Amino acid sequence: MNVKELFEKGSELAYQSCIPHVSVDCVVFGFHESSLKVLLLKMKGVDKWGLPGGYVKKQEDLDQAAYRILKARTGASNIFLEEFKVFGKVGRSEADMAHLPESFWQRQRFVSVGYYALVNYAEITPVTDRISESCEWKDIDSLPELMMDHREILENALHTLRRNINYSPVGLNLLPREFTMPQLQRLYEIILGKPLHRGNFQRKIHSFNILNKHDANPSKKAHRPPILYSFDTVRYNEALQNGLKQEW
Amino acid sequence: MNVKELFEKGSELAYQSCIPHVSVDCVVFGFHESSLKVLLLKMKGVDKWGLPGGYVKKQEDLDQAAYRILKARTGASNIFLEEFKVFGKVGRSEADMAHLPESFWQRQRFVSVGYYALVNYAEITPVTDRISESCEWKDIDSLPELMMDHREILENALHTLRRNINYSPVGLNLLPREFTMPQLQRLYEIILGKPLHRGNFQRKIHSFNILNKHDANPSKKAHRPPILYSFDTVRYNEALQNGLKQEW
DNA sequence: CCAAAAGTGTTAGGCCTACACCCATGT
DNA sequence: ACATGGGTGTAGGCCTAACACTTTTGG
Repeated sequence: MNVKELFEKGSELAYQSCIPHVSVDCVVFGFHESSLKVLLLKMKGVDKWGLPGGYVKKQEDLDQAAYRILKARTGASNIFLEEFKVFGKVGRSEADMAHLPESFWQRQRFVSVGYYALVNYAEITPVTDRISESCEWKDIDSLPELMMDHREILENALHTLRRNINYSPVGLNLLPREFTMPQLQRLYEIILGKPLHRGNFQRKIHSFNILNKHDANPSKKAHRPPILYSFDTVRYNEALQNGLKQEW
Repeated sequence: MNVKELFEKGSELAYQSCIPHVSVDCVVFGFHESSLKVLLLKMKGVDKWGLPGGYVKKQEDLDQAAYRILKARTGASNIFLEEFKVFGKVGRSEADMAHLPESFWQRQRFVSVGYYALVNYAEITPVTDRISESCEWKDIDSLPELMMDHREILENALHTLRRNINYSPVGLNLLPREFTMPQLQRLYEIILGKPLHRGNFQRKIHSFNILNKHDANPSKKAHRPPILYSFDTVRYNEALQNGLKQEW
């Protein structure tokens, strides 16, 4: 099947099963090698990248739709997902679909609901679907050109992530189950965009009583191996209720 | 026209000019006599109250739709308005419309975008439209029964308002142009839900340098009349950029 | 004089920052 | 020895909460 036929097939299916004019876009954050990543798709026939997204089935909650879309793209369920903003300008979605016939589903005006997700980089396998050429992690500092208003959506998500850092389970969802203190600190430094004082950081984290200590890491490097920690999820979530109050 | 005919007329017009499945609901806050108020409508033929809301025209930005809906209900433009959450559960909107024929616009499944507005109570004239019996301010502490999930929407808006108090132009938009220091303090106390220390409050507000002092109020009471203030809008907005940092 | 409003001083505590110094561990 | 990691002590600065005291004004 060529690209147009793929879109046509998608168009037919969507008309049958989805609500028109409403779409969902997901900004999926991951953390790897000391930098923040976002999951992006490259569509066939378009020379730009886009956020994973989709439509809402007629008998499906909006949140469920976001979960379904994410699961299709990552294979993972139990993902942290939160709606953060709606994008509803006239003409925001049609521009990059102008090559398709007017009758196609994709040519509609869409009001898109933006979700941001926090996932464990290592546990995810980016899945390419039929209408996308590739599905990859991209570094937040070197993004390719994005279609439609996806750049704006992404930046809004990042802004929300920063603002919510004391209320979102950032550490729990972006790090592997077992992690080291330097990793955790780097994560916070990257999200906040500034260096943090090591000693004070450790003190603060420990003061929350949300960490379980594990055996040291059997490292291969010429130094002391870092201690492995995991989160005490119960106490972590309790602490988030009041916000991890502090200014960093 | 009876109630059903009114809905029928509205249904026809909406099918012609609006996007299906998408709606807007507005939580309009006002401040009067030391308490926080919300603008509510009582629909004809339904025994519950509802938030002012409406649909999005085919060639209209989502934000524009919210402004238009609010202007119709309040007569005012230049209203502070911000989207805060989307409500998209299956069945959230249909329940209270079950008395209408299935073909009616109102029986659709709607994904509703919630906006909250801050308005100057004195400058607003609540407007009743053809399908509502009345449009009134209701005290936040004694709300009537609300239709659909409007209670949930309202509580979400209130929560957002509290969280954003240091980033929203709360004082500027909820108070009359000239106001007194005790008024301002009461506003903050009500939004935050706790009493504030008078002396410290004044000191803080003054430290921001966002107030213009006016002549004293020609009061009729047996006391010293309070000083009238207005906001220096330029400096107020500058200060909001960084958030009115403090914990209250 | 009284009651409401306005303004200022002061103290104690809490938290954050920054710097410093300690120890542990694997090569 | 050295580089990395883990942990603690402490002083200064800033903000806040709480209390107190003073002054102004209209009736």
